[in-house]
Amino acid sequence: MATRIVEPEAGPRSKRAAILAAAVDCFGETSFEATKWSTVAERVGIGQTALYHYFESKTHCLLTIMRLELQRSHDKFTEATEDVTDPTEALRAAIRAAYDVSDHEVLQMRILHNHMDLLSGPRKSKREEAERVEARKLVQLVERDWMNLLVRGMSMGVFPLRDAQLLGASVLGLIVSVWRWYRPSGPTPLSEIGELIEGACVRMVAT
Amino acid sequence: MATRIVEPEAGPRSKRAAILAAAVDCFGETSFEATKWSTVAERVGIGQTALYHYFESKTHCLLTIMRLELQRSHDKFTEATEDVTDPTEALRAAIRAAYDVSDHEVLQMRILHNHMDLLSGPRKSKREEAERVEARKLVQLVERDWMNLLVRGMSMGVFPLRDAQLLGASVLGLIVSVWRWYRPSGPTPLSEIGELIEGACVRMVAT
DNA sequence: GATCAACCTGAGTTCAGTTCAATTCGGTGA
DNA sequence: TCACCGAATTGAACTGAACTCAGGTTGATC
Repeated sequence: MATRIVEPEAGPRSKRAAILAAAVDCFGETSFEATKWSTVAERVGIGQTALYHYFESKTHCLLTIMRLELQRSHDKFTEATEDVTDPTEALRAAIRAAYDVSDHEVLQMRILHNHMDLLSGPRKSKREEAERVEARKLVQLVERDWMNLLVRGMSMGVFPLRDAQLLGASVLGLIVSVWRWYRPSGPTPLSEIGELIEGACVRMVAT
Repeated sequence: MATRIVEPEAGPRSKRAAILAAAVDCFGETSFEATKWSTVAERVGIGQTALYHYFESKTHCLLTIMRLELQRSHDKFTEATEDVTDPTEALRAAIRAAYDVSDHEVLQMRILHNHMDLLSGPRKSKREEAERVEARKLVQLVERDWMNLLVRGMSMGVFPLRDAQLLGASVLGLIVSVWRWYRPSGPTPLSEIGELIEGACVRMVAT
């Protein structure tokens, strides 16, 4: 059932990847609304209209970036937790994985969480809507990832019983809230932030 | 120093308040980007161009809504905590106050937190920039509100010593993360959400 | 070296946001 | 009572960034 969108296979002279990378830089640093679509084209070294060979619209590109980031987040969660049986350790591993990211991925996170509201309403065009629907599915997947982790801990008696859905959403909300203000150039290194959040989440869930 | 922007005094036939109310409804339900500025005008019952008598631009209106909401949040925090000496009780009171809001205020929260990124970059026009600067000040004020609460608890020995700035930002992030997904029509009543978050924050801070 | 699809372009269209010049409204003071 | 003034409003025109279209290149494959 959970069918991934097939990434258009890269013809050897495809600039899709380059466009996505440039768009992440622009949208992440300047904001989606404020960056001109034509600026992205310039950076890649093609005319504005060539963009429409790869993406149906500026928004379609944004939605693609968001979906890819969600896919990455989900995969990383799975990878980090699959071999960890102890729930508290799994929680810690998941959080450490969440903050083990490159600068480029930080931008993707920022873009994703600054435009979550895009995922609620339907889109007019086909391909945009496809990306949106897929992204929404992934959001729910990620939410379930965290909830399941809590449910497991609760049923094993390691975590006190609480509304796992609500608590999961809270943990997730706490973790991703960092991406709204964190800047790699800022005073606090990400590792330090991660450690504080890790502690906070464990107290929140396991106390 | 902290000089509030003087609200343009309402001439008796001013439609400013009506425009703000309509804009909150539109921006909150349909999203800022997707609602046409002219739709707001329609709702109020005036021509599109009349809007420019009150606001310099669509964005200027948005920034005003955001500033007003921030002002409200700060005032409410102060009011809820000023008479409470016990830090844990003050924390609880602040959180309860944060979730003691009308449906209209829920929309304002949603709008505010969906467009926080607007506050980082400077604006081109004067009045927009004034609102932006004022809003940023208020953001820092609110952040300091929470941080000070934690600092007080820590120095009184009630809360374990931790990075109060980071922890404050986290608490705040957790609390406001709710506004991204909460809908008054949803299955979980706000009171229940508030209670869970209240517990979570106390564990996070006081354990 | 013909063919075909992927890739690209310049010129032109659209549309929401915005500007402008001109007009109406309603309270105030002579 | 009426002239006046600023607040409030308007229709018509402008702007600029997203997007469309009709066609042109490129280069891998046969």
